Formats: sequence, structure tokens, C-alpha cells
Amino acid sequence: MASSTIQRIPRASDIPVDRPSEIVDTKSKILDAAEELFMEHGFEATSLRLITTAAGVNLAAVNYHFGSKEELFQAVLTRRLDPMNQDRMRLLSLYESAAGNTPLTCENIISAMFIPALKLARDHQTGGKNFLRLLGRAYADPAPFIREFLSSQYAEMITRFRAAFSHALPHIPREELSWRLHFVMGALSYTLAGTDALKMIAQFQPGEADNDEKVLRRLAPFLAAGLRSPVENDNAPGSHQWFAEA
Amino acid sequence: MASSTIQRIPRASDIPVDRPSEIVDTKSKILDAAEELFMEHGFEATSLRLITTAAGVNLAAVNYHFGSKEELFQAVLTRRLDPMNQDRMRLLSLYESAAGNTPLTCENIISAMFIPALKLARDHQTGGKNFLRLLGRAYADPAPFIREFLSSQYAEMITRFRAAFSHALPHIPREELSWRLHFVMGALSYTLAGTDALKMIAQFQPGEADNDEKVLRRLAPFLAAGLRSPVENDNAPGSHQWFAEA
DNA sequence: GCTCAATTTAAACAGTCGTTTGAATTTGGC
DNA sequence: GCCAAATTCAAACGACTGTTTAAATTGAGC
Repeated sequence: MASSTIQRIPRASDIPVDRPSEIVDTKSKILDAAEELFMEHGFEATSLRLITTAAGVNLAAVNYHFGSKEELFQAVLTRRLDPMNQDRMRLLSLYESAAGNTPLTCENIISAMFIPALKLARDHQTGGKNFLRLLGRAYADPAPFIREFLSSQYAEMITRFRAAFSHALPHIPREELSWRLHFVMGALSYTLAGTDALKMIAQFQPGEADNDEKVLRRLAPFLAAGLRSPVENDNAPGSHQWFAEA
Repeated sequence: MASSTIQRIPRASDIPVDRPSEIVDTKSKILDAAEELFMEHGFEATSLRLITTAAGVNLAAVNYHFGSKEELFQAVLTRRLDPMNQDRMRLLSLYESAAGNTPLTCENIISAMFIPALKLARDHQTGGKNFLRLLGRAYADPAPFIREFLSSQYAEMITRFRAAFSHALPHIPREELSWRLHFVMGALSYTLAGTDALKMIAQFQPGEADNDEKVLRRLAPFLAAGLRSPVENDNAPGSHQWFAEA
């Protein structure tokens, strides 16, 4: 990865100073094409030739502007993921300051997680919808550089939201809550990723393409109920023996 | 895909008649190595040379015994997925006949889904644990042949379990229930797939490798609560306005 | 021991991959 | 209009991909 020699002379004196020329355009064209193709075929199965052809730019442009295929993938993710997570934290802070001293409800916190994602899903002009599916798939990608990148991108947001849930659900032990937050993130990413997997289980109404909001409206209360559910005591009398005969 | 010319003479007269020789051994060695490597690197990023080297067999053995890389992948999945789903349906029938005319509880049905998965996770000798992670990742794989294969493999089981849930939760509309079943499957597959993604959210206790059961013990009640949660009426007075300001 | 089919083997096939190169071109500052 | 930096371009690099081929090896049945 020769990421230090992308530009010919990496002199620190000249800062890009907002070039409005073809530079930005080429980078954007690559990012747009890469976003859609990575979503459609995955990281490994998408070649740079496919991307650059779709973007209408030269093959070498990717390595020139981004350094490598991996760095391009990270750039595709960062472009939308970073603002979305910023939005999430800003929204959470908004709820918190509005609530004053009273603790937030699960619905508030879940809304703070879901609304920015929904905003992206609704963003028809830019390919926000494509991005959410790409993101959901990136979660399950085994490539180490993707996993490390995502966990570093999410670290701050997760910490904030875990604290919020901990405040809203003080009776639930810290470790249990961490797991439940994990389940929430998982269900969200899986749901957003699986537009065509959905056909498998929930029969689709054909022609109804714009149902991301409807899905999230079903998912959010489902998860809120799970978050609030009483903590199981393994051997308490009357509790369900989940895996007794396993 | 020249799957019709794997064996030299595909004469119908001689049936394999349970050869105990190296034949089965080579196929199994390939399946075992492929299972682990597909899990570790994903389908596209795993080369046949990597698999055959790890298995200690010749490169051409994969195409000879399985026909193609795609068919090998399907064979890896089928080997464990088919018995697991059979187990699930058998267990569900067992619960149903034990309950007689009274409807099953959500806990019963979820147990029927989870116990066979857990049995695989506990199967230390064979790489059952690896398989569950592989399966969770296959769910999110964009390759069409994987998606089509999975949905055909799951079709029967999904139908059975949707009917069971519909019986257990008669007050929940059919479409809503389909979505909740989808959330359950998603959370399960995501959780089983994400052994190293978990570190991101739930801090791991180092050295505690055998926690699949513990995770499922947390996940099952979480999902049961979600399944049972009251159906939201969009504009009912007092209901939470989930995405009002989105 | 021979036969014949099943299996294994080494080698090559025809491509595709991400990346690099050096020359051509475009760009903005003067 | 000139200069130098930024960008684009065609071409090639070596390595790796899944698959196929034909010869070599193996193992029962007779």
C-alpha cells in the first residue's frame, strides 16, 4: 500500500484550497460508482476495472486519488457513515437536553439511532439507499481491514448510546445491556442490508419499493420491547428453561 | 459449469455402494478445509489453491468431486444446514404433539429454532462453530447463487415456523408476524456470525471462548419479548410517534 | 496377475486481478 | 504565453484466479 506517494510531491505547503475543477468530480464519480457496485457484488468480487468503467474514468484514477482499493472502500463508507453517526449523536444530545433531568425513553434512544439511517434511506437523489445496504453487508464482511475500520468508526457512537441506554434502563445489568445493544445494532444492519433477502421470509408486495420506513416502524417497537424485557434469572423458579434439553 | 462431466463415465448402472476408501476421505478433507477458510475469508477471497493446500489434496480434486467452486460452497452449507433445519422442524413437531390442542408458547418455538443451532455450536469435535459463523456471513453475501441457494434451503422451515408463530400469536396480523420472524432470523444469524464483531459492542472477557450458549440465552428472551409486543397503531392516541421529525 | 474404472496428479489454459510506470494532457498562478 | 504542478492516459507488470487436460496411480472383481 503506497499511500504516501499518491501525489507526486506531497509538499505540505499547498493545501487543496477548494478546487472546483475535475478533481472533485472524478473522485465523486468513482465514489458513486464504487458505492453501487460494492453493494451489488461485494468488496472482493468488484474489480477496479468495473468501477472505473462505470464511472467513466481511467483505471489508474483510483490508485491516484485514493491510494488503493481498500482505501477506496473506506472512503465510500466514510463519506456517509461519518455524517450519519454524527447525526445520531447530535440527535441523542437533543433528546437529552429536551428531557432535562428525566431519563430518556427507549423510544427516544432508538429514534436517535434510526432517524439518521432513515434520512439516508429516504435520500433518493444521492444513493443513500444503496449505501445502507452496502453498510449492512460490510458488517458481515470477514475482511479484517473492514472490521477494524468499522469498529473504529462506531466506537464513539456506541459508547454514547450504551450510556444512554444504561441511563434509561438502570435496572438492567451493564453486561446484559451491552448484549441487547448489540442485538439492536445487528437487527438494524441486517434489516437494512437484506432488501432481497426479505423476499425469503416476508412475502413482498410487488411494486412497493419505498418501504424502508415501514420496516423500521415495525422493527423499532419490536426492539424496544426486547430492550425493556425483564432480565432472566437462569434458575429462578417459574422462569422458562430455555435450552434445558439441548 | 460442466457439472455433468465430473466422473469420466456417468453410467447409471453402478451406484457408489458405500465406498469406504479414500473417496469419502478426500471429499471430507476438502469440505472441512473449505468450511474453515470460507468462514475466515469469505467466498470470493478464498481460492481453491488455498483450500486444497490446507486439505492436503490436489488442486483438481475440487472440480472432480464437486464440479465447481460454487458447488463446493453449496456442499459445505448443505452438509450441516440441511440436518439442522430438519432438527428444527422435528423439534417443533415434538413440541406441538406434546402440547396437544393448546397453542405453543413463543419460548417453545424459539427453542425449536435455537436448540439445533446451539447443538451445532457445542459440537467441538466437528467444526460446527465455524459453520455457524460461515452461515451468518452467507446470509449477507451479495452473490446471487448464495442467496438463491439459501432461500431454497430455508423455504420449508420458514413456512413451518411462520405457521407455528401464527398459531401462538393469533392477535398479531399475518404481515406483521412475517416481519417479526424476519427480525428473529436476522438477529440470530447476525449474532452467530459476529464472533469478532462482538468485541466492538460487548466487551469480551478474554479466555471465555465458549459463550455461544450464554449469548443465545440472552438473545432468546430478548426476541420473545419483541415477538409478543403489542402491534403499533400508527395514529392511535398515546402511541409513540416513532419517526415524526424524520 | 490382469482389467478396467475411479481417483489422483502435474501441468497448462485463458483470463482477471490490483498496482505501477512514464509520457501526454490539463490546470491555475504569474 | 509560460511554467510547474496536478491530473489523465495507455500500456504493461507479475501474480493469481477457476477450470481443463491427459497421463499416472490406485484398488476391486474376476
